[in-house]
Amino acid sequence: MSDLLERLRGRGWRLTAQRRVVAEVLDGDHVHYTADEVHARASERLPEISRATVYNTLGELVLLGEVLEVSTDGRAKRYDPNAHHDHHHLVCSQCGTIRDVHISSDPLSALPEPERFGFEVSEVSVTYRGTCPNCARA
Amino acid sequence: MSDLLERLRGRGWRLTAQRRVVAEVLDGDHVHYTADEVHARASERLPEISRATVYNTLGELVLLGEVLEVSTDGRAKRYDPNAHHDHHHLVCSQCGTIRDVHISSDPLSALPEPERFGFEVSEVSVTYRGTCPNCARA
DNA sequence: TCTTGACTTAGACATTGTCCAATGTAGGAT
DNA sequence: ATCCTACATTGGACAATGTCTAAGTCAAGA
Repeated sequence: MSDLLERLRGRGWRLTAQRRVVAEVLDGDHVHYTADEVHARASERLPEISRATVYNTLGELVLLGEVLEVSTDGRAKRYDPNAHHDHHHLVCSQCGTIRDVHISSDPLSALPEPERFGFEVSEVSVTYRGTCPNCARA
Repeated sequence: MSDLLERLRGRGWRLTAQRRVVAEVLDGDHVHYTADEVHARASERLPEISRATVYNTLGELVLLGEVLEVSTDGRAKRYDPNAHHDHHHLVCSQCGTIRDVHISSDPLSALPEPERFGFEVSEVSVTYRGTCPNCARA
């Protein structure tokens, strides 16, 4: 069993076939799926799983902090299982694909004190947009 | 007439009552409205304006680079008339307030070539999240 | 094994945005 | 000033994404 499922069970999650399948789909890759993509992939293993359950489960995983919700420009939200590592995102403007990337400097230090307007800044996210190799070819 | 309308006319925009009203709504305030909010405000001055026209006009303004589309976490997109100054956003996690901020280094240079995965990167946005002075006091 | 409350389901509904064919009109041409 | 016509607008259907509910199902503790 994956670390993810292990942790969830440790938190008293009732472990159903549906939740297991959703967690397994997420646990796999560096590319992030939309809720419907997760549903499609989950359905391959568990054909009768419903959309509502996928949405519910994703929402719970986000609340538990096991998964990050990444929303880009009015498109469907995507779910990033890599919540425990500090990273940023590279988004294809055309197809919406998202990859995790790691950057070489801390963007927090680029925000001078007078530009903080008294905010207590706790988090920063950097989103790079462009065209992925796939869309560039087309 | 506002600078905005002036520029648009200079670009050969056909100046209709509807477009004028949409531009005026955007130009007037420092709050960033959703498309429906723009529509509601435009309707006060021009009751028969349609939703489609508001969406069309906003889309054109974005394409022309006169207005920025800001999408916040799966909710309706908001339109930011301050498109001519390169800036990023400082968001209060509690009340949702958004401020424009200017940063001191180019985050593009922080993304090494091997982390670009063949993407042609064209744009980068940085979002700082934290607590605004107002919410911190409460 | 039994019970129970949490989980799942199907589908209706909500929100936001897009598309289209029919109609109207801004602004150049006459 | 009036006419043309390409461009703009309209309303409503449609699409994509997400939320909610009532009824049925099941995991797991007693």
